[in-house]
Amino acid sequence: MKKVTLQDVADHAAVSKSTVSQYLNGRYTYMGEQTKRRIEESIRTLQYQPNAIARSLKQKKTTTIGVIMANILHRVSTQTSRAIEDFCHAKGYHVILCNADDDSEKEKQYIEMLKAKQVDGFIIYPTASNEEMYKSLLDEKYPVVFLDRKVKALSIPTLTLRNEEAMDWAIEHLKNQGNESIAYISSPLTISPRTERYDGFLSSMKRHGLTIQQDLIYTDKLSDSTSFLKKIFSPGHFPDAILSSNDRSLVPVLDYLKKTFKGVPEHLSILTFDEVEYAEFFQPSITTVEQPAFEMGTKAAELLIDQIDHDGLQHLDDYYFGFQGKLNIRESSLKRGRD
Amino acid sequence: MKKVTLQDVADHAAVSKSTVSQYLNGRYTYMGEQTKRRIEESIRTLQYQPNAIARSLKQKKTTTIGVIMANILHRVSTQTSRAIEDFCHAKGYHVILCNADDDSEKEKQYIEMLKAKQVDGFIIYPTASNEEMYKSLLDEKYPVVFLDRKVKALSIPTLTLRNEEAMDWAIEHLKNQGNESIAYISSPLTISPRTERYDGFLSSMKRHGLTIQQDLIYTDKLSDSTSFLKKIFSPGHFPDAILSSNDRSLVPVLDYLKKTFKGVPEHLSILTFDEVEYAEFFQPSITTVEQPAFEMGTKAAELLIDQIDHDGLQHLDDYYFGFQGKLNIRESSLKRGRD
DNA sequence: CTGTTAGCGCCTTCAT
DNA sequence: ATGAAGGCGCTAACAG
Repeated sequence: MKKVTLQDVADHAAVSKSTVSQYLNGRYTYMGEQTKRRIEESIRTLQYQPNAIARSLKQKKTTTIGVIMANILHRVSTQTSRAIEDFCHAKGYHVILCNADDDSEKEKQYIEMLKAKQVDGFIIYPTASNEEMYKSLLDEKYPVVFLDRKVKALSIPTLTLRNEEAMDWAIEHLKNQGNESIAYISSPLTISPRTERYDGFLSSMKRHGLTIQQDLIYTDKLSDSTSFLKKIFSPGHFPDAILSSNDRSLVPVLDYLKKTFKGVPEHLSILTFDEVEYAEFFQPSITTVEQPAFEMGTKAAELLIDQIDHDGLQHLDDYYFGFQGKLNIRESSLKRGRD
Repeated sequence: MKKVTLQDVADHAAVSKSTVSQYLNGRYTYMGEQTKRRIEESIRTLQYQPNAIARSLKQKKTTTIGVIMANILHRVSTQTSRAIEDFCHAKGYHVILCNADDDSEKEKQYIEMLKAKQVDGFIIYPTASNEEMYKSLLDEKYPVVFLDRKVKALSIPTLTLRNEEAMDWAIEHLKNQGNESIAYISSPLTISPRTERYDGFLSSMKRHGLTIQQDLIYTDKLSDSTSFLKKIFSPGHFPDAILSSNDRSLVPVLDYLKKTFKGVPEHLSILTFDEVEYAEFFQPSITTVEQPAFEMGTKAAELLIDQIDHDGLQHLDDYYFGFQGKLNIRESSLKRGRD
């Protein structure tokens, strides 16, 4: 079962290696019909398969890209990576998927391993603190695309949701449904989507003439959020609505409500960023801000492969690509029997 | 920014390539202290990074494995792949993730591309109809592990949920809760988990003395299931419980119930295979049979890397590894106000 | 202890 | 229209 090589094919077809190579690379132009046939047949009978490693070494191209994601367990990441994979497959590229777990050390390690593997480019969900690494990628002219998070002051194409805009729609919708006091829950404000959403929340509240109540806002580790929830969901505080900044932060909320009220109270609106699976089957169904994950993944892959095929970063007028969120209005945010 | 190579380092340190290579590969044993130092420094100042492609060509090993999954959008697949990735990363292996979409043509294509890329082994969610391909992998002594689905008569390590056992627990539980007539919904019985669950359903019903009602069973395309649901949820038929064979088949059920009854009727039990996210927050929370996805992924990776490190398939007494499901009993299957 | 040499499998001028 | 030769970057005997 030893591997059959170009040489074997050449021998079998009684031609030279280079001729077979020509054939493989479609340089038929001046090739004799019978030679072509003989090679074809030899390849078939020997079950020859080119060795992509050897080819890569010579051509300095692996047709493989590296994707370093925050956490593949998040639904958005999954969808994005699926879209990336689909697009790349269509273009003849392979994808090596890595999980950085929001650990910049791990991220760095991955980038290095992938460089060693000579990937042709990177799609990265950047962690907060690895700027030097990114900069060096840029210096070495590695094609890179950032997803979901912005890293300021680097000319690297970046795709994110237009968080402030989406937040504004969310607030407007909540206001239109008669919600005045709105609680906000988020994980610590470490990465750009979180800060943008939070900032957007504050400014949009102001813009809509709603008063911001500091004691209705939580931006810390979710595992410690119970006392916050207990506080705001006690008589005297009870907000009209609670806005969750992503699908993870929705969990403690639902959990608390379920345990305490055996369901969602009639007079509380819920709205969360990120589409949650089965959102429509909840009682009440949950209003969400959905990211166009497929679009974003596809676009990221497209931008990257463009860069690769054009041999390096081409100048863009704008390195930022904002994507529109979609407000999926469901029961949880509508005026129900509340009035 | 041209790549710096072993040669460059050797020149800079005034030694030969091989000495540097020795150094890199930890063959210090007989190396002079100063030489070592010089090399170290040269590597640092030149920012040398070994080219894994070149190394692979020489060593015929890529420390990369290929994973071909049915569909990365499924939660179980995601978790499994995450576990695989974690394990491999710890062992210094890389993972190329591919989506076959249950399309055996695509699967074949992927296997071929990955072979060309000289991956060291495969983890595959086998589609129904690619036996020749698997057989040839085996012939070529490629390390392979199958996940989730059985392919009969091939000596390939296979990991799946013990479907019949889990089904039996589910039925027993439903019976204990006073359910007599149980409806069953599944996608077409094309792959082993589906057939095993279905067969398990039938035999377990019998074993528990419950009568199987053919008109309460659906095993066809989910998109056409509405009329079935309409039929069984009409007066005269209404089953005590409905059992969904996976997370996908739960969707039309919830959808129908939501639209028709604005929720889950008090007198209907629901139980589904596959853990669904937020299952506990449903009203009522949903009873599920959970697969130990992380365990399975980890074990799959472990078995594969074992094979790789031991240079080929080692003989196993049993190529089948069954995993125990976990019945997450929640409100949807408990006797509630029904009696 | 370190350098020389010979490939790994393929691609690519350059001759013929 | 085809072949010969050199090299991609690294490793692995085998000398010295």
